[in-house]
Amino acid sequence: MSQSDKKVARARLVAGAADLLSRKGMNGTSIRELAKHSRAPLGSTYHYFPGGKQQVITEAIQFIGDKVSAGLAHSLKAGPVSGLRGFLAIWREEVVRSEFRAGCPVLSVAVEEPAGEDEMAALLVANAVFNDWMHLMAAALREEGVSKPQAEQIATLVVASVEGTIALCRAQRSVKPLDQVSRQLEMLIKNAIRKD
Amino acid sequence: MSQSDKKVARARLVAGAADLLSRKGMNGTSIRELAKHSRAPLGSTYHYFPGGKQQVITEAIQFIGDKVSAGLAHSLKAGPVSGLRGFLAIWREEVVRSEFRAGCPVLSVAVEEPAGEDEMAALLVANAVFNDWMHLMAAALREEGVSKPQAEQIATLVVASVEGTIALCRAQRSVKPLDQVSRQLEMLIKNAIRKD
DNA sequence: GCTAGACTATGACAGTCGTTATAGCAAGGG
DNA sequence: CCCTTGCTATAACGACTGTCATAGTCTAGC
Repeated sequence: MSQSDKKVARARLVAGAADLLSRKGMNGTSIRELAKHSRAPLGSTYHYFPGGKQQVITEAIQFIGDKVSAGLAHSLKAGPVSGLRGFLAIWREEVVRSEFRAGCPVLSVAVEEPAGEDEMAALLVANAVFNDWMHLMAAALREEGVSKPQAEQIATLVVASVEGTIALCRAQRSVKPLDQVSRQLEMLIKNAIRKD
Repeated sequence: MSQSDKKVARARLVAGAADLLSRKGMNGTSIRELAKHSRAPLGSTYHYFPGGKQQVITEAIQFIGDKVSAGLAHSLKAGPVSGLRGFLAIWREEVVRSEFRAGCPVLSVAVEEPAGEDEMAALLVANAVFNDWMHLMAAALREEGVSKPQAEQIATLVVASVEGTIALCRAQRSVKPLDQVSRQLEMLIKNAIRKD
């Protein structure tokens, strides 16, 4: 076993945690199931993550947050509307690929109460991820001449509505909400930019 | 013990389930804790709800759905903007009152995977609740002359973004997102109505 | 080849979970 | 008065949870 295999095993656990999290939420995801799902021994989980469950979850949130941030930043280089489309496309694909079984792992953590100091850590990271996405979008809007308060409000609306829409799609077992919200958000952004 | 007390005990269980659900989600809510929280004996839970956990949860979702629908319908009588404000006020109060510990119980169910046929029932009810809210808002918009597709898109955006914003507020431990989204949604609705 | 250290396999711990069964209680109708 | 009926108290069931300890295996560097 090469050294890279070890890191691969660890990374598989983080990615697997994000996947499980997006489907079953925090309390619904067990370490044993995560190990099985990631084809890793149960003991290895506590070897790689001495902080236990909360560490795995925290890293998984951070992992997905960074991944989506990268994709969002990339599509934002062609402007806010392109960024919105990229952002929506990421989640649309995730929802469709999982047949409406997976949502956003960050949201799934944000809706469960932090029991102790440790679970609070996961919530703080989730908050940081949301803020990261919002700041990326807000900055792109500002570059188009949108005022600071306007840009912040729109960025918040975009992130919040996308998160909510993903949940709606799961309940409805349809991507229709995502497409409807997409239209409205696109119009709203175009309007905000036009009168710069 | 009068007969009304019995019904009160049952109703307290449903309301307690909604409360626990909004804080800890579906998997995080146990029947034992629900009984304790509702000051009811554990045995009574299965007496009143022979369908077990899923029945309690399903009824709790329905209960909160109807309650919010009533409030929404009431404020919608003064127009879509008033309806939006009422809708937001309901959730804003809930978030503040719980010190950012409670969210929307319907959302908390919508983000957890239905394990079997029984948990699917709760998801179906959650979907019905969301649809109910959307239809109420869409109908009010149509009465103001907004076209059907526009009205549906805006109604979806409103429900989705409010759900997402509640989660954002919990993560951020602040009502700022709710206020920001409020401004944007209000402007959007006013714009849609003006050009009727 | 051998030893130090990283990883794995196994099993156990103390809880909690949903759910059920059974025995006991109070009250209302005959 | 009894006795049926609706509710409660208590205990238990098997399965699962997060976590840890220990013994074993494997590999990288000397």
